[in-house]
Amino acid sequence: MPPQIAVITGPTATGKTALGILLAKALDGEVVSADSMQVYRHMDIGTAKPTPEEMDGVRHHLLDIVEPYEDYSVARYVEDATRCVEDILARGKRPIVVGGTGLYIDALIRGTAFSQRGDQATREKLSAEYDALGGQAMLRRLSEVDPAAARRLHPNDKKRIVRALEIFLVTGKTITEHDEETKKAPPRFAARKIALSYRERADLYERINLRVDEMFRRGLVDEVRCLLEMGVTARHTAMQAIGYKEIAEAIARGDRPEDAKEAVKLSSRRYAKRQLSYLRADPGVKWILWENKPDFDRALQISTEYLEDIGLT
RNA sequence: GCCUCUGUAGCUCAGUUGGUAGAGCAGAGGACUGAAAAUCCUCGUGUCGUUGGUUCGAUUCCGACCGGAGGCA
Repeated sequence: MPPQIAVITGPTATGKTALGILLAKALDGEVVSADSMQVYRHMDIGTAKPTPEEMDGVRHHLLDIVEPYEDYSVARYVEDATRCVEDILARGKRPIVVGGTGLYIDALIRGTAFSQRGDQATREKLSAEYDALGGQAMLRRLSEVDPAAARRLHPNDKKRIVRALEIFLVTGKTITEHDEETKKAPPRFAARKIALSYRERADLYERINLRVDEMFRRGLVDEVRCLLEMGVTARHTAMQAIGYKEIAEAIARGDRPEDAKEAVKLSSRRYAKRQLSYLRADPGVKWILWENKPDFDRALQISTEYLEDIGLT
C-alpha cells in the first residue's frame, strides 16, 4: 500500500499557502510546494511565494530551487518532489503538498515517468516544419504512426503535435503507447486532495484583482526589471509567469509598466478558471468553498477531520 | 428654450432598402502525460430607450416622451 499524503490545492488566491501552513503545524508536517513558478528564485512578489514570517517556522521545500534563466519542467518536479516527500516520511513527519499546478501534483502522485525528451535541434526542426506545413499535414504524418493521438489532437495544438512526433522520433515508441504503459503502473502515493475555492465566482475574481493591486504596490514592477537585467527573456519558462510576462511586454512596447495591471488581472482570472476546470475533472477532491471570505478555523477543522478519516493523522 | 446627433448583448459598436439581429472585447464550459502561471478547443435571444401611430407585420418609417453628447441662444 502506497504511503498517504495530504494535498492542498485550488485556484490562485484562495488561501492554499495559509491553510497549508496551519495544517503543517497541526499535523507536525512540512510543506512541499507544487507550484511551477515558485521554484524560481528572485520571483517572490508575483508568484505570491510565502515569506519567512508567513511560514511561521514550518519547513518548506521546492521553493527557490532554480534560477529564472534555467528551465524547469514536470519531469524534474516528479524527481525532486518524490525524493522530498520520501525524505519527510522517512523522518517521521507528514508531507503536505501545497500548490496550484495540477499537473505537477498528479504526476507526483502517480509517479509518472515522462517519455524522454528530444534534443533542442529535433524540437526546433519539428516546430519549423509545423510552421511551414501546417497542423493538418503534421497531424497526417502523426497518424501514420499513432492514429489514436492524431485523432484526439486538434490541428492548432502545435505544442502537443510536436511533442507527440518528437517522442516517436527519439524513442521509437508512440506517445499513446507510452501513456498506456505509465497508466498501468500503480500510483506512487495515495493522496487525499483538499481544494479551496469561493462559492461565488465573482468573489474569487474580486480577490484576485485585489491581490494583483497589492503585488504592484509591493514592487512587482521592480522585480520584473531585476529579472530583465539578469538576462531573463521571453524565451525562458520563468518569463511565462503571469504578472511577469505582461509587465515585460509593456516595458518592451515602451508603455508604462503600471499599464499592464489590467492585463495581469485578466490573465490571473483566466488562469483561475483553467485551474477550476482541471480540478473539477478530478472526482477525488474534497472541496472547501469560502462563502464570502476565507474562514481558516473552519477549513482547518474540516481538513484535519477529513485527513483523520482516512487515517492520515 | 431651439437645432443637430445619439440610445441595439455586461462593454464598444455594426446592421436590418419594414419580415424580431451580429462582430470584437468581457464572460462561460471543456481538454490536458517533459514549456502546465504553458498550450488548445467550443459557446452569441438581446423588452433593438419608452410610448402611440402607419402597416398583414415596426427594432427599422412617422410623432411624442425620457436619457446622453454637441451646437445656437
